[in-house]
Amino acid sequence: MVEKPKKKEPTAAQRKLLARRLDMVAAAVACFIDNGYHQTGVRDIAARAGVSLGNLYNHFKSKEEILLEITRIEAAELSEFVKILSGKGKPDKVLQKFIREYLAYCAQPENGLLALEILSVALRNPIIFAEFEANRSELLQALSSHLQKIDSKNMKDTIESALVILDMIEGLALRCVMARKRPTRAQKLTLLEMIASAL
Amino acid sequence: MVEKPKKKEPTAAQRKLLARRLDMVAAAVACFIDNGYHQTGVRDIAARAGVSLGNLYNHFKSKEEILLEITRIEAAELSEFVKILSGKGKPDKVLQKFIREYLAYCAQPENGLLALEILSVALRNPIIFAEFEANRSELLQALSSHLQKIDSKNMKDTIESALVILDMIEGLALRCVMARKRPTRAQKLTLLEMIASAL
Amino acid sequence: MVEKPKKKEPTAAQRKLLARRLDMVAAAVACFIDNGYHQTGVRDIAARAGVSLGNLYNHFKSKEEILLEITRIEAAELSEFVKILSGKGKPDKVLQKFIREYLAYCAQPENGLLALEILSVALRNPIIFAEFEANRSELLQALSSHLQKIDSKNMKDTIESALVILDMIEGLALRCVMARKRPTRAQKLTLLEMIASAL
Amino acid sequence: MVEKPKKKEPTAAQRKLLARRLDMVAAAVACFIDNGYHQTGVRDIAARAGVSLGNLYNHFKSKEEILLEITRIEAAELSEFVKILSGKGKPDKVLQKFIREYLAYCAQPENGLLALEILSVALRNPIIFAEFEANRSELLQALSSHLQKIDSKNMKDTIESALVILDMIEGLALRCVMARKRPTRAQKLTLLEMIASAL
DNA sequence: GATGAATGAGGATTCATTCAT
DNA sequence: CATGAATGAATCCTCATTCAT
Repeated sequence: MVEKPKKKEPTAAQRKLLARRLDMVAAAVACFIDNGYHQTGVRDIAARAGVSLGNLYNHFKSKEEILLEITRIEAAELSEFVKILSGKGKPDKVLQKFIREYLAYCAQPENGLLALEILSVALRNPIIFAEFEANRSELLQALSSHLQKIDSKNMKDTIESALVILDMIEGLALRCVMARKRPTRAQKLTLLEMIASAL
Repeated sequence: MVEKPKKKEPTAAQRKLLARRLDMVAAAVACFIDNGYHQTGVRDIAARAGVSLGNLYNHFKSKEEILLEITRIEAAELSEFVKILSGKGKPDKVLQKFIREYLAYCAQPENGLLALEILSVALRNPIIFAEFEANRSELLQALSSHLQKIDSKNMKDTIESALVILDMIEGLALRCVMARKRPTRAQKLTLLEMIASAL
Repeated sequence: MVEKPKKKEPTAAQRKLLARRLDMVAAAVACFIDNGYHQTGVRDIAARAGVSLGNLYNHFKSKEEILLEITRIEAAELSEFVKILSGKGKPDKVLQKFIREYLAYCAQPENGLLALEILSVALRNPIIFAEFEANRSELLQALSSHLQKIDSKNMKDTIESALVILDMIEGLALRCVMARKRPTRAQKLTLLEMIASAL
Repeated sequence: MVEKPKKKEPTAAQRKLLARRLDMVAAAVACFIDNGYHQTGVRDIAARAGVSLGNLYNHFKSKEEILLEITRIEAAELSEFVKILSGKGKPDKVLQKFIREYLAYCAQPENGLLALEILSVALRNPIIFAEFEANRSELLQALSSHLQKIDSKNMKDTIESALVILDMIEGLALRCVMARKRPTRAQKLTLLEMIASAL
């Protein structure tokens, strides 16, 4: 059934399927950002994806599973920041780069708002919570390791410091998202300075 | 409606009314913490308050208004921390006291979880958002002013610094709430140190 | 709160409530007879009862509970036949009366079809099954006791005989219901004769 | 479609097809017994048969048609009992044999439960009803004729008597099926005695 | 003020069936 | 023949809110 010359043809079908699936996920993301997880109905998602309601359930077995998939995608995106932290260069420069880029990422509504939405659901949904936690712990480990490179003496608990630093970045990002603004140069400077001094 | 000769009798009645109202608010708070705003129905609130569904609507004109009232109550509680900041004593000691007490407050589920829930609703509800913002700006101003006392030279933007500090405290509190733990001594020390160094 | 002169007023309200509830049950019965339990939607019931869908759920917490109530009502009707069996008169005359009246009852679609529907659901629903069984065992006991009066010697197991006799009556009734006919005189005679001979 | 020169090759293919068809029917039977006709979805059947959903519709044009096929198969099985009744031997011995074997057959869940399920659907589905009736009338005729051999004088209506006897057998079988038990020796004896006396 | 019955739109999910591949 | 994605009406049930009592 699968002959070599026809190799691409079945891949095309699968591609189409995955594309549809992505359409649905993208639609869900858009809905969740606009209206929040609990305020968006599965009908909204289907409509936004240009797909029939029933078909949504051919691809995902529940609304929750869609959110789970989104959470996994977010996870994949976080690994980019892990890469930044494990990159070469002077540790403090690398840290600054990380802060700037992670802040930029979180301050985008489609990331920050979505993350907040996921967190909000995760608080009462163990399945989502587990995925959410898995995402963050990888980033946390990377940041923590990196902090030790910079200064291993003065830090009693680099994990805890890493957490606080993430709070600082994400806190600023959240405030920007809520204000529907991008972080100003002044905000970034203050953040960088405070983190630098804190270490 | 309130005539002088009848002043006392209606006051007793009014007290009862206010008590009822508080029962309802307390029930709503409990429900929102346990299940989140969107997951709790007005029936749940009425049941938890031991009150009939219809009566709930005699006291509040909508579910949203109940949340609004809760938000106002939270606001009142924040003013206690404003008092701490404007209290006498060495500025850095006062700041430490503020950090410890505000952290303790936010790390209690009935405060931290509730605040997160309110914030989550506020993101899409302008009315709640306005109330929520009003709450925080008072605290923010107080903290910002206090920071200037400590060191007015090195801070380009005390408002922004104050915001970051609040992020740090609330971030730690949120992590504690999510883990259903109280902040450890080590966590508090790290936080205090980092804030101190950051200034 | 409940003064004697006002005794009737609250009863009137309750009466209305019960009447509504009965309306709904009656509508459900009609639907179940016409279309079967699984084929009738809760909307059908509500519409037939002239009631809003939501209100149906103020009176019954699920579709299943409506069926449960119906099953209980059927139970109450069976007790009438228990009365017949424990009535005075020559035992064989009493038995004949029971057979005739129980047959007439089961042969009415609103009883026979409904009973079949209930049985059909009961097969896979333990809750309904329990109620269904409770209903029948009372009748079975009464018939069994009565059979012993007629002839205690020749019957090894009156319970088993009683069961077979009920099968005979209900079997005939079911056939009539399926044919949308009432039992003919000849059918009744054959049944009576066969039961009489069998004892 | 079936040309002579190609007779053998397509027969092998056809055999395979028929086997597939039988798989599907068997799967449907299992589903209907376990969960009832209305509670089983076509997806359940396809899954149980290890067949794709679409393929199910290549073999049967609807869910109803599957049930129809099952009903026809049940019919074929009934003809075995017709054979028993038209077999040689003393009429009353033959009758006893019929009763025992038909009871054994009906008391097996895969027959009794299925028959009840079919009947339940037949009540509201004329197509199924017709097939169901065809099945039974053959058996009924055979039993009725046999009864006349035993005693043609005392029976006014052997058809009616035959029906009652079938009710007795099937009633007992149904009770066994509902109790998930096989008929006991005592139950069989009572049944045989009662039928014998009734004639 | 207090009650809870009444409303009907909306919630997520499943259904039998079709159709392009 | 075989697949399973696609459809959208139908499923049971919950929602915030209103209103007659």
